[in-house]
Amino acid sequence: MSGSERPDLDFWSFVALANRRLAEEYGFGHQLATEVLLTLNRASDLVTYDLEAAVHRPRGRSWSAFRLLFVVWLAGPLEPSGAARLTGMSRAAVSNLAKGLVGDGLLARTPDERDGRSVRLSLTAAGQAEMVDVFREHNEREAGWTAVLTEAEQRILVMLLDKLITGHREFEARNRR
Amino acid sequence: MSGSERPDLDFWSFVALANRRLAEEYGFGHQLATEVLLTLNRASDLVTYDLEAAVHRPRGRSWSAFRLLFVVWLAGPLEPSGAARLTGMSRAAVSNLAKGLVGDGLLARTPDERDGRSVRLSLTAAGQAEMVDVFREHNEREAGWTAVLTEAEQRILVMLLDKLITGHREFEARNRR
DNA sequence: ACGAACTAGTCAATAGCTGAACTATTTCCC
DNA sequence: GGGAAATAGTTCAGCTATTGACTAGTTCGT
Repeated sequence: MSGSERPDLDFWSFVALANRRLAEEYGFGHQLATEVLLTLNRASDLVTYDLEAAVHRPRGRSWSAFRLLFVVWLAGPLEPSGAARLTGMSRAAVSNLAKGLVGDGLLARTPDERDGRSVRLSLTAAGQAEMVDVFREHNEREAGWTAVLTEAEQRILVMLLDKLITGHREFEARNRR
Repeated sequence: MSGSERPDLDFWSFVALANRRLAEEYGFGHQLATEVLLTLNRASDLVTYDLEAAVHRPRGRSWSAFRLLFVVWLAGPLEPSGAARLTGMSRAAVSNLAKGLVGDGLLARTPDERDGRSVRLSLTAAGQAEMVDVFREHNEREAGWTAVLTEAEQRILVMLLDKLITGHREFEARNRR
């Protein structure tokens, strides 16, 4: 039975199969954890891929470039290290991306007056205009994704994900001392 | 006020700030959708990065390589295209990864008897042993992440993410006709 | 049974990310 | 005040994954 064909396996039946085999054949103890994280990653990948392919690639922009522009747009002039923190990218990635976006005239890099090592990233007028424009489309498509959940469900989802992130960070901090 | 410094901004206060500005200054209508998807991506990135850095990189294995081995391990001998579907990667990515893993002796590639174009990927004995071993550690760390949620909360989370994925796929299918 | 259309897998070129080394500035401390 | 340690940002080398073109094999229609 184990070597048989499974031509019609999709993601969900795979999760079910994995659950069963991990528990019954191998005796691993945390199947629900695996299921949660498998599903979490799948959902994130699908949404991200869809938004990038539908909204950003057609305009010649990468997903990462959008994320960087997004935080600079909304969090005002920002140091590269701050942008890296908010987006979750490395400082090197921010530096490389910013180089391209400055070249395209969307981003300005002005030296910090108080700290000669530092630099502030801000949107140019063109960058501001592009973000207002592109985010309209982005936001509509986001709404298309979340529309299958009620508002209450969406709030619960945010709350649970928040708990996952925050709770684990506290756990880490406690164990690192 | 808009050009002032925000040195202590973290992810959560950024989300709050973004929410406020998108609604009040720009009048976008779907802030909750943005919040849901921002949080979803953040959670997925954090978990994935943590598991890769803590469990897989130290053993010289990439996140993608683990994902491929994982589906081949549990879904039995599998065609590359099936593995691509289950992992969400491109067929080319599977092909490239498989090349390396065959070289490392973890994966076997046997030609399909019925279809001369096709190929079956399966774990070698070494690959099987490595998966049992590495998944023990992986699963423990997964459990460390989800432990901050009760079992009921974990089930709700899976259910909501499931609804997000499945509901949207149906929406897409309906609109594509 | 033959050719057209389709499908599976691989290859080549490219883009993007990471970690590590490097430069320039600032802060700390004696 | 002066030198050591710390910090901000950039650059570079290496790696990974993706897209698109290509090859080989299969299926379907006539």
